[in-house]
Amino acid sequence: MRTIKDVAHELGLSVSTVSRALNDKPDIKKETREKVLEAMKRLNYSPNANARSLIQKKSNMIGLMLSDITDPFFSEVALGVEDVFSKVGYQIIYGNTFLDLDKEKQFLSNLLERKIDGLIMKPGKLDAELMSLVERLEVPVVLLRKLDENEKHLNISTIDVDHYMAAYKAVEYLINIGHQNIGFIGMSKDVNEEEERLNGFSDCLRDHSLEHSVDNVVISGTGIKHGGTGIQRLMEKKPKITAVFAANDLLAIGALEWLAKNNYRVPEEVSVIGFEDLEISSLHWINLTTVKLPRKKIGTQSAEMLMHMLSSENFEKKEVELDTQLIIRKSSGNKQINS
Amino acid sequence: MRTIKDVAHELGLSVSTVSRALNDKPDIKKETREKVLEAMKRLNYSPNANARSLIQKKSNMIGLMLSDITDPFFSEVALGVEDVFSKVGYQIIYGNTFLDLDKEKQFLSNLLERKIDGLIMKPGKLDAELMSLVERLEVPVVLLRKLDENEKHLNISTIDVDHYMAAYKAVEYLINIGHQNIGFIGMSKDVNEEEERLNGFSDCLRDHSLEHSVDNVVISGTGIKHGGTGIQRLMEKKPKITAVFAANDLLAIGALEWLAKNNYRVPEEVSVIGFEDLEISSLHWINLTTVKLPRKKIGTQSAEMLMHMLSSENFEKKEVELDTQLIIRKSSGNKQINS
DNA sequence: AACGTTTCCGGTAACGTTACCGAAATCTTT
DNA sequence: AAAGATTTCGGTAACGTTACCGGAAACGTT
Repeated sequence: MRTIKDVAHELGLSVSTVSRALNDKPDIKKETREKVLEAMKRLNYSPNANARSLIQKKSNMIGLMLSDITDPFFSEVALGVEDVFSKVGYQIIYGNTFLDLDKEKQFLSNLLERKIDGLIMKPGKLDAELMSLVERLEVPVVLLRKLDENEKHLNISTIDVDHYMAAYKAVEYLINIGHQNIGFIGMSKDVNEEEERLNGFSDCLRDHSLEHSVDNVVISGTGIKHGGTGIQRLMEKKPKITAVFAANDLLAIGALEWLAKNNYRVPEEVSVIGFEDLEISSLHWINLTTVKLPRKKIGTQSAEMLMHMLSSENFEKKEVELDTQLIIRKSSGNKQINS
Repeated sequence: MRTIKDVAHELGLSVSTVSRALNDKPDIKKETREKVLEAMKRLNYSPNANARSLIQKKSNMIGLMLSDITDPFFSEVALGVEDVFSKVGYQIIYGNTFLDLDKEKQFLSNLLERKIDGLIMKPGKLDAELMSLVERLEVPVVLLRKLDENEKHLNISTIDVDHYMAAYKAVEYLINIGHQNIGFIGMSKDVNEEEERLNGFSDCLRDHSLEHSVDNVVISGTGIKHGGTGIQRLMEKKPKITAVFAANDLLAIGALEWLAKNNYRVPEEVSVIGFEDLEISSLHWINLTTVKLPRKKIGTQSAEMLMHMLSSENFEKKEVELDTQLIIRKSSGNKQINS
């Protein structure tokens, strides 16, 4: 491995001069700079980023903490983040946590040692110990969800969509096309964004004076299979239901599958609506009405926010909300009069 | 940010002693070690990995170069890699290249500056300039595909599945259930693994003395849509076809969609078989017979190979082939006698 | 030709850590 | 209690780079 010293020695120059050439700094003659750059190429010299980080107290690396990169949501976010940062010479250290607190803490303390310049993360709970680690990083942070009321004091920026309003509007759409008995299928009480979606669902029903009780909400679990078990339980509790709002597309697809297998006609007998707009949701067998999330944009915009915080001296925290879009497909339709 | 000096000064010790405590080295009394560790916690000290890397000439970081993290194949590979390396305290720097040579070179030269310890990569072409960058890294490398004949001299390990044999066996299965007119839909001539799959397809037909000409091969493009255009062109050229082997699941799904829209019965009139076994391929509407790839295992095993190379003094390159599995579902069936 | 400016370059220190060597402190043996 | 053996510690150099300061060289002015 060649060092700046080798280059300096090769040309009979000092390391300072070579460093100046390398970093496009002033106080160096044009010709000597060119000579240096040429020698660098010839000697296959490549600067040592670790040494540079050490003295500049800036690593040009950022951390990206997400729960599961195989989740299409996160992989697109990751793509967006990389898209932005690779253009400005930052490297990304990524880690999957599966919302496991220990893994999250482990990853954060690794980042702490690496002296990263910034962090984009989607943790589970904002545990006190976790937040203490985040604070010790002493770098700007972008959180990929909203802050709860008791977290508002934290000095970190956030970016997210308005889950509440998106759900509200989706349910309102169902009501507008005639549905009066609408069910909800969720995966877990512990997920922030699902709670917001459920609140939007509930408030919308209440605002339209429609029946709403524990009977039209089922929390079944995560994944396609639980969409099936979810709607099954829902139909048992409330056979009159004509429309279902699922907390995400996978659940909705599972529900569609169950309905098909049990000879329900969609949307004539039951309308189904999802949340996220996965790529497969537009397949003609599925054709799911759903709420489209700007996944890649969440990635790019969070990266741009972080970039901005990195460059501006005293940044103030921002809380950004991105728009969603209701994509109407064939899994939803007017309530039939004779059903 | 606290340094080792702060800890040393706090206890009236030397930095050497503190370093010894930090790294569990000998030549230190048990009690002083405990005192030091306690002081580190109290002062919120965290070692600086960059400084450590500098003197140890070892960064504890590895590079992961893939084409597109939103591709389920790569995201699972990435998960597997992270799974293995996070357990041993390595960080992963990842980058998407979209098989763009410039992006690949850019990423590699970034890794060069970072002084990574190892690299796992899936590049497009093994361009000479690219390989020169890889060699300059002077670290063990695992390639996520096979080496061509003219690349065999390269001192890098590989891991991949046997695309040729997997395709061969898939086509043989179609032949065994009675099909004699089988078509192939591919996405591009430039993708190594597809070429292998096509060779397996061709050789299998030839070995069974079945008709094989340019007429039963269509190269249409990438993505679900091109599965539709692909099969359409295939049916125009060869209306007698009763089975189709698609180079990947997305193409197969596109083909299924086209068949459904054009009132072909699957598998009664046309059997369809894919390659990869995406999660959605098992949805009951699709139910695609396909070749299952051990995606996560490719990730974990490549990581373990790299780990091994990192620890052993003089590693020899290995070329590993993982098994595939033919998953038979309802998109394929016996050739009907009267068709 | 002497002076002041500007341009360009070199030397030294520093970043935070570990490697290495030598010396102090403690323990063992006689 | 003195000698040696062992344990424990400190000081210094080094990793590869940039920051900073001072001075030499080149230029322009009178």
